[in-house]
Amino acid sequence: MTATRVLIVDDEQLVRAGLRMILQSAADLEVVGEAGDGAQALRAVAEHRPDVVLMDIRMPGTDGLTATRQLADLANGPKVLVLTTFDLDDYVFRALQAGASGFLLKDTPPLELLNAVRVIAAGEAMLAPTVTRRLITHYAADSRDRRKQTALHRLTALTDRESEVLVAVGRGWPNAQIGRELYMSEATVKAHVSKLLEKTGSTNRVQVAILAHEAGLLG
Amino acid sequence: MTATRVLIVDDEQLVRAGLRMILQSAADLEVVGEAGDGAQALRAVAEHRPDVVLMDIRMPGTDGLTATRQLADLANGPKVLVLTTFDLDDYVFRALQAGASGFLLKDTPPLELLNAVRVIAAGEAMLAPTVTRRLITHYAADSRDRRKQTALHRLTALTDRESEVLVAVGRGWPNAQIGRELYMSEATVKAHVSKLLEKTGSTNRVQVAILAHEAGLLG
DNA sequence: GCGAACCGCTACTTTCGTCGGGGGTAGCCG
DNA sequence: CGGCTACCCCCGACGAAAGTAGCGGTTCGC
Repeated sequence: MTATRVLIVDDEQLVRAGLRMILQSAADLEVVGEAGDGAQALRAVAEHRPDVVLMDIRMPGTDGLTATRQLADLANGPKVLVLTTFDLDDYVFRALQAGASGFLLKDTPPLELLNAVRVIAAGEAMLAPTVTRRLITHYAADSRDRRKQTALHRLTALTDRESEVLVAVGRGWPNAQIGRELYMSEATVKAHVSKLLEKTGSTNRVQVAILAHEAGLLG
Repeated sequence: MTATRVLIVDDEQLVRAGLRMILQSAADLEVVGEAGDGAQALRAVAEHRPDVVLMDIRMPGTDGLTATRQLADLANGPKVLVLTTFDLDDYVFRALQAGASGFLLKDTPPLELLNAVRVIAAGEAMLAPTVTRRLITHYAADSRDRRKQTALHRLTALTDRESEVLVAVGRGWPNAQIGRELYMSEATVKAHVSKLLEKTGSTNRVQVAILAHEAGLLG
């Protein structure tokens, strides 16, 4: 499997450097370029053909939302992961409408960011927990609408059984113990863990456990 | 291996119940009794012969420090893990002088508490990170004194290489990648991970990774 | 020089994670 | 209605990764 190509777009040099450091810690991700505003981002995309663009919203010149919209219009364009300091409602909805595949805050833990990039590169969507909660509230009014439900479902959504296994993995339990506690065979536990790996974009249970903790599922 | 027997000493019913819940999640630990003050604790120890006593300091009647001192005087007495809300210097030093094997704050994450109980049952010592830092500061004045250094060393003390591996495990890296990044064979990585398991009282790398995060070693 | 601690390694056992598949339920459609 | 599709939950088997046990080599203080 060849590495996922990532372009970093942010007006602050320091932020770009920090993101680059984080991304470089992952062997399966490659930073192919940086840009300081939306216009530069479009040129950089044409030049470097990234799979994923990490996009800041607030930037001088062409802002991130405009750039995201333009990238979304491209045939075979990159996925866009919006990364911003504030989770204002306005930003979230406009970013998603502009075609972003994900929305994370800048205080997101590094590992979660890496997972988000992987998930998005795989064609799925990824939102920050607070953003997800807001989306749910937003959709709550017409929660009977099945299309919107399933759309939400594809974002994070673990099944009941998967959630139980997630917590158990987060406690550091081995599969055999999880099986005993949840009344299923070890083989089934493994199947659920595999699903969790796939859905979270992780490559092993350690990363899943850490995500569980960062999501506040455990003490 | 037979289960480690634990006695819970705290004047608040709710706290005792919470601790009991946490301890019961571990198959290798067994809560053999509870006590509401120091005097009850002594009687309960005589009756139930616990391996480890979880001891609150502030209690009506006989306080935790006094009880700890009395338990430490017993031949073949239990190890005492002091558990308190405040990490006042005074408490820490007096508790350790009284013969406590460990000192944790009540906001310690459950998993870390479990590890602390295991480590202490094994005859080692375990302090909360903030307490450790204070101890180091305390000893810093005469840091050339080797005896005190090694004494400190036996408490938490990971070697340089182990610390590097710990961080890598905390990132969720597989052993092969850790080996490449740190220039050692995968076999050596495993040896270091085994040492980490032993020193932290964990049974697998997931728990170690979580501890690394809770200790603030990673984002 | 001897013991203690650290680092590194090989060889072996145990646990993980993947692959493929069976059985059940619910919606969709001709 | 049957047949199709899409999940979800469950399982056995097998290669891959993790973890254990044990052994050389080095350094450093006694």
